[in-house]
Amino acid sequence: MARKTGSHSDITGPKIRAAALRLFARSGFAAVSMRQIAAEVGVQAGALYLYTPDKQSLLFDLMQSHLQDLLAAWRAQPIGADPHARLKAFARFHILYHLDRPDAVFVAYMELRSLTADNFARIEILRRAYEDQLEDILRQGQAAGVFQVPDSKLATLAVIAMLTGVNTWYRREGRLSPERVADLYADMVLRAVGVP
Amino acid sequence: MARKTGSHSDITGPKIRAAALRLFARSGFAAVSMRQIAAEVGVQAGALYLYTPDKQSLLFDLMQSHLQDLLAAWRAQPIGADPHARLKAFARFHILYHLDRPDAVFVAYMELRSLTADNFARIEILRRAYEDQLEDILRQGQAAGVFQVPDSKLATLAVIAMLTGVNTWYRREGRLSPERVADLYADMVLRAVGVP
DNA sequence: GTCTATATGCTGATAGAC
DNA sequence: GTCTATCAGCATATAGAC
Repeated sequence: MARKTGSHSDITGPKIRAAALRLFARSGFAAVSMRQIAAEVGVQAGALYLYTPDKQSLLFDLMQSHLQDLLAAWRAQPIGADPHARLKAFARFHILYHLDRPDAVFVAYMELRSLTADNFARIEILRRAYEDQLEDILRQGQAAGVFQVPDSKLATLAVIAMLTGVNTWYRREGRLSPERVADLYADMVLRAVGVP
Repeated sequence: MARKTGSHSDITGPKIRAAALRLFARSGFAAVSMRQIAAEVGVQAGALYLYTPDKQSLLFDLMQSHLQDLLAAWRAQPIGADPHARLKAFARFHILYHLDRPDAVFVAYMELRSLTADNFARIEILRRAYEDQLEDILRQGQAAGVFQVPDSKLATLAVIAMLTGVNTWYRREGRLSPERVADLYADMVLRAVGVP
């Protein structure tokens, strides 16, 4: 594609999104000004409005992209039919994927209240679609007699909360590798649903 | 104690704290103005500064009080020496106590980044003291051969994340009572640490 | 595509009247 | 103890020059 002289739109756009994500994660959506985002990118505040209609849309786009990418990545995972293997794969996938994107995860979980009602509803649909992936596994295992899950919805929420919690304390410099953490959590998850 | 005519300080103070907690939980610390808090209470913005030196102190006091109350309430629980019973009691206590104070819990977990460095450090000490209560139980059970917890710190964080997660989805109008949720979660926690 | 300049309004906090 | 009035600054978003 031809590009006009002096045009930076193909690089400035992503830079704005990256800067906004980092700042929203660190300080919170309401506490970050458009001027701060612009300063991080190296442009003036007015220039941001070439790439987003307003601040709210910027937040929504970041959250929507994160959840869409998450769903696509999980659906691209090679998984078999065995409930035990599927649950273990989900637990490991969830932790490793989330540990790789701490800022996006943080914003997607903490800034739900900063969304307008319409945008919140759209994000909720994506979040539920992801939860349903896990609930299907738990139901399948329960039906097969492999898991003991008296309430599959409750167990789904419990497992996801436990797995996502890793992001609140994990530090790259710590004593455990992501792989090790993922394995230890996968074991706890399996036991929690009744696998000895 | 004698009280001056026209003085409302003994009622306005708590009202300010209650309004601030509710608004901070709903919209986030940075998104709530002192004028909004004052309007909720029914006074003018300037009057708030008779009860708090600034907005930051108001947030810190709310978080500190919540964690101090939480620790005191747990320490007042009657618990025996059996690791199995102690862990079950902790899980049930954590869920029931937290479900009763959704706003305080929400603020204490979501607004950590809104604290100054000094205040953050003081809150972290309280939070760790509470986590240590659970870790002691897990270590005791591991030593007694009742639990299978290869990494007690990791298991502590996993269990707390799972239990606290209830607050993100529980609704009073829902199909499950707090007692029922607490029991179901206690079972999952016990299984997660290796109790059959 | 980015800049500067600007509009309109809200922010936390303080001073002084009552 | 509460009010009104106010300060100085920063917010989002837009208009028009280059």
